[in-house]
Amino acid sequence: MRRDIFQAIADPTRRAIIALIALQAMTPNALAEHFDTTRQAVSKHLRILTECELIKQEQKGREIYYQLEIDKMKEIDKWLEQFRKIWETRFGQLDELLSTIKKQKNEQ
Amino acid sequence: MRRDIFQAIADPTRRAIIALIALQAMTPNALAEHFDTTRQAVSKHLRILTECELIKQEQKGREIYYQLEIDKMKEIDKWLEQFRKIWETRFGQLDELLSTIKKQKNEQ
DNA sequence: AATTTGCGAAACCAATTAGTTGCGCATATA
DNA sequence: TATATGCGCAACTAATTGGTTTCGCAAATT
Repeated sequence: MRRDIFQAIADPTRRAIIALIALQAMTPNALAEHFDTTRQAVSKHLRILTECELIKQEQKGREIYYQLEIDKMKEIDKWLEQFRKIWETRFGQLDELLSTIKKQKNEQ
Repeated sequence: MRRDIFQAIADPTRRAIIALIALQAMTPNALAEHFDTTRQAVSKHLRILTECELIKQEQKGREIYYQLEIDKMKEIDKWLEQFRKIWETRFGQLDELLSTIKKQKNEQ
């Protein structure tokens, strides 16, 4: 079973779950109320998110609060790093080009 | 057909393709050589990447060079923004905590 | 003690996925 | 002109996915 963060965030419902519990820990029932789906379906998403360690649970009585493991989100950021370098370079080039144009304009 | 960047980067082969063509434009055959798969399979991945505008193609004779649309990658970065805020805050809190401890230590 | 509530797990289903093989169409090369 | 090569596309297949329903367990409520 392939299970990594990228596959985890591929599903829009899971991204929404992540966004919700990023703000505060929530129970499966509370989460399900936000979507047009059953608690069981949410529960399955939570299992997937748990498996790739994007969230953790805390039992309180018979309720289970799920909360985001924000550190795990950094792995996406880490992957983006290689591309950020590229787009910053390209932006730098554009910046350079613009300043050249400005310079030429001033010299007219 | 659900087709967005998040679903596009969910597949490890596609992430590898993205990483390769980020450095330089490549043809399907050249890409396929990097993986243990057929050109047709790569071609299907390229179609998916094209559909969500993550890559663009440039025909040169009978060869087609695919290159990354780096700007589209920023959408992932944009989504991460909301979480970056959180982890920077938490880091800030940790930073504050550490300086408090240090302060107390100095006062001993 | 009996009932309700919150939950995960299993069995099942339809839809989607990543991959294959086999075309056909162009552009090169002989 | 005949043949090679590079390519996308369509049909097919096996595996995976997101979802449902049903169940059993444990914690709360009556």
